[in-house]
Amino acid sequence: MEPRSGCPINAAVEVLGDRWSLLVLRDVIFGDRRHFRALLTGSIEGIASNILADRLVRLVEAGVLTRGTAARGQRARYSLTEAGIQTLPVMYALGNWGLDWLPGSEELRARQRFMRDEGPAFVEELMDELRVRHLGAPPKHHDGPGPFERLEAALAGRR
Amino acid sequence: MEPRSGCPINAAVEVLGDRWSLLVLRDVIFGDRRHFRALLTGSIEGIASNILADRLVRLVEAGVLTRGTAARGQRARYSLTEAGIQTLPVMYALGNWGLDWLPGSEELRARQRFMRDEGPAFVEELMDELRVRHLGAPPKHHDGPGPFERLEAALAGRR
DNA sequence: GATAGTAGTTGCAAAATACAACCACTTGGA
DNA sequence: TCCAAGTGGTTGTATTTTGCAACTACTATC
Repeated sequence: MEPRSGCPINAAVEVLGDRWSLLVLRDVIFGDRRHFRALLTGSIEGIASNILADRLVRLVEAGVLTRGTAARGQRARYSLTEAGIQTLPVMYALGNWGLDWLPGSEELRARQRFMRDEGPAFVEELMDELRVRHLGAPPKHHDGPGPFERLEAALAGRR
Repeated sequence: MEPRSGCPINAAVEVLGDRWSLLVLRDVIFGDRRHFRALLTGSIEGIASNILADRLVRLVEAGVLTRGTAARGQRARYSLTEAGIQTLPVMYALGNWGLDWLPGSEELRARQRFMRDEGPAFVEELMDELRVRHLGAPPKHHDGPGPFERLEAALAGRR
């Protein structure tokens, strides 16, 4: 897997630029899916099990996820690394672009719209919360509900 | 090409999430390559001609590029649409991520580093300049050199 | 000790990718 | 006028990646 060039955009494309990697990360981040089955059965796009297994291995190799050690047949728990957490701005930019220029279901567009309305500061807040969940960082005590709760509440309120 | 889901991130991944599309756009945007041969021979990653032809067709179909009408054997000129111009924040986020978390050559990393140092306002300036170049928008008369000139000057100064 | 659930692996067909050669047309110069 | 160089691709073939279904090995629960 030697890189095709030293360009940072190409380097990122080589890791994230395929039809599944970013969707797996999306489900880990926004769906809080940490196990193989949760990612497999929760995938709205319907990822195949061998593709999911392959992507998890690659994302671990690339330093985006870590795999909580588990012997064969045992539940392996996947966590984001700091590099994985910092894919959130990429997803934010990509989602905003999709929102503006491509069709989609209103239900699924609502999350992206909420994020954009809240702005980049909200993305930072989400990243802080991911550091608590995945890296064991000490929680920052804000008043009121956390960013993921606010996001869910907004989505629930739409229905 | 029916979408796999209505999620805006998935929609964007279906258009831009492969190993070549974003690199072609990168060369159009930053290398100002507007013709088939320029994109083919200028590609540092070495894209094959049939892949380039396929990606150009898809990007036009997706509404990211337009193809200046040209009969067979004549020079076709590709231009960015507004949707294409607005992929720049995606590239900015992706490039920053690659800069932080992946190896690369210092020469090619310098452009991304300059962009990041200049910040989001610089990205907006680049997008405005792309609207002049590709959409025929009236130029905004700033004093001094435009954003692409400043970028090139910074890169030349490094050598 | 049977059953359900988890975390994958294996086999095979289909699609995408890579590489090289080739084609049709235009432009510029001797 | 004719030839060479350049442009914008297409075609053929080999390799790689993807997608789907079935299957394995282990654990937890009843």
